[in-house]
Amino acid sequence: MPELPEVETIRRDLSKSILRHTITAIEIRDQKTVKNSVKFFISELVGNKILKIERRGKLLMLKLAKGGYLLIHLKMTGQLIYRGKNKIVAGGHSLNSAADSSERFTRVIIKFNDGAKLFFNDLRRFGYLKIVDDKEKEAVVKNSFGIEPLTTNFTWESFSLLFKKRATTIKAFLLNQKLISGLGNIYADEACYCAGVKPNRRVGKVTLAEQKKFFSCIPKILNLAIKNRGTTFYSFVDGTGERGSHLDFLKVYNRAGKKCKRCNSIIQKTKLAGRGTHFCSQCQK
DNA sequence: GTGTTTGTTATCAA
DNA sequence: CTTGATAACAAACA
Repeated sequence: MPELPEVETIRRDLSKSILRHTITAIEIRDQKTVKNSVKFFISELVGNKILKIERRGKLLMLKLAKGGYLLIHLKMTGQLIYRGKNKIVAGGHSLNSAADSSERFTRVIIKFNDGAKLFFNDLRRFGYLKIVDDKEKEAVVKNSFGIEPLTTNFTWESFSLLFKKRATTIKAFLLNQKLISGLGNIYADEACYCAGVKPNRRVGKVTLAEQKKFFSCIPKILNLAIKNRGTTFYSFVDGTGERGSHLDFLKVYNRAGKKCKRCNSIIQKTKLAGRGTHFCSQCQK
């Protein structure tokens, strides 16, 4: 599940490898993955260059030299793996070996003039690539995303406003990209643990002290996960095909039935907002 | 065959 | 009008 830290890890990796390299060819193995017509997609990209890679929430936005952006969303199982000239493996999706040589789930390959390739792999085919013009990119950014954590827009003033007059659960609140962008199922659960708040609590009933905890916990959790190059739980690998190391640092996600690292009580698991939800009933109130 | 995994959106309900 | 809750999608695995 690539969430903000995983997508940011990929953004930083690819920013070191693919910028300003001329694209020479596009191989589309799964048409459904590309949200433009094949003809348009290929003609826009071939001969073009990627100038920089931006990110909003979990969405990557690759700025093209000839104008417009290539938007890439990994959804649940997408991977973006760069391979230089001498490395021919695409990187796979195997649970045990994130970087094995299987190309079974490769959907699109972007080829560069130096022989390097960028593989877009996606087991479940939820992810997509879409070329948009500058205007549409701005519209997507404006309409789809709320406050971006880890930026100067994430202020107490803007964040605390979100808690006003809301009836939903704190879990659904944290997952809502239009309010705060970038948290997914893993980091929403982790944020609740860090703040000491049960995920099923109503947003409107979260105390001011707890709101402040969330305000400090969210950046703290995301920054640590980025430092550890993301959580590889199912299929995430970074821009070079390597696994992230943050899984062992998680306090509640994927720890149902295990002991809480702080108080030793058993981590509980329920379903909330349609998602698996993990918490410690002792540490979270 | 059944239940599980989740990011996002469509759809329906209040 | 707003907001919320839920189903649906996709594919593989235990």
